[in-house]
Amino acid sequence: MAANTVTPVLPAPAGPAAPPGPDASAAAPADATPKLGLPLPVLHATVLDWYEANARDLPWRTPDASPWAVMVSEFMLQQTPVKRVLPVWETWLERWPTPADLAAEAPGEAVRMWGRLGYPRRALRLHGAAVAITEKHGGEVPDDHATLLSLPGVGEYTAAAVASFAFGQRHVVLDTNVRRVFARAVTGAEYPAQATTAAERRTATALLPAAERTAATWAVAVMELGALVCTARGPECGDCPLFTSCAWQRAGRPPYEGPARRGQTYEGTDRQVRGKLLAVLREAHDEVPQARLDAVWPDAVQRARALDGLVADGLVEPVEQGVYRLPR
DNA sequence: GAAGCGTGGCC
DNA sequence: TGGCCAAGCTT
Repeated sequence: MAANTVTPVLPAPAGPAAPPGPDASAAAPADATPKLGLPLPVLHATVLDWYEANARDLPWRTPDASPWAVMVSEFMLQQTPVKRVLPVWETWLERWPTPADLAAEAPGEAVRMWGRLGYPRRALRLHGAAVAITEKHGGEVPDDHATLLSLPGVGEYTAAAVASFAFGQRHVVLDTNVRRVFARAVTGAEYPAQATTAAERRTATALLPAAERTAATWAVAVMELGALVCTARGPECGDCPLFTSCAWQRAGRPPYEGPARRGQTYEGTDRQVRGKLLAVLREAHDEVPQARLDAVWPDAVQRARALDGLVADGLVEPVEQGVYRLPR
């Protein structure tokens, strides 16, 4: 299975705290990555071999996964762990195997099927994407980045991911995993900046293999490395194929220094109230009287604000005075 | 560019 | 325990 044609030649292990002096990159061969010090072909082979041996067996990665199946997985995986996505993805594709199947349904059905995955606007956007694909793209998931980007809920990352994973194209796929791997291995920082920077994009572009299919596998392989080994907390550096060349490791794993990363408060927020309101509407299979919604939160002002927000977002539909339902 | 947007698991 | 984090997008 692991057709190892290239034996990675890693640089001699440096001391644990060897500072990457400015001369390190200057002395490196022209095709070596700054600080990482590995020739690109060696870097690629190292990560691709690791991926071949360690990749998870995820259903949207099988050869028979349709572009639509890949797109659904990408929507669901936005800010959501794989483990929680798996069962919903299965039932979703059983019920709506093609974009047209979903497009034929009421948007509220998508919101209901979304269950407790979180960020239910994604369900609405996925439904909207299915409608657009059905009405404007012949029912086929577009295979080019720009068209993908025009779909609701599809941003830079998702467009690149679908083009790469579903169609085998060469794109910079920059998600939180990839950003962290590069921050550590290349830049020597424990965490990337809060927002994606032009420098990160340049790094990712410079490291992308030239060959289309190789680039596509590289993209998913780096993501997988970030998800399984180079994790945000408690990275398993002993299992990392880049251990000896990683800039962060070679610098002695200095702690993160940047501005405090924004925490997500939840308890007592409108977000929590929206979640409780929508849960009632999801579980009811029909219209819901105001009283049932009033029961979920004591603060009437905040409750009304949350409900208004849901209506404004199209997640909830007012039927008549004091009666609500998921959108049809 | 920052803020808002769900939910659950982990250390 | 509770802050932090999880394959982002939109406004």
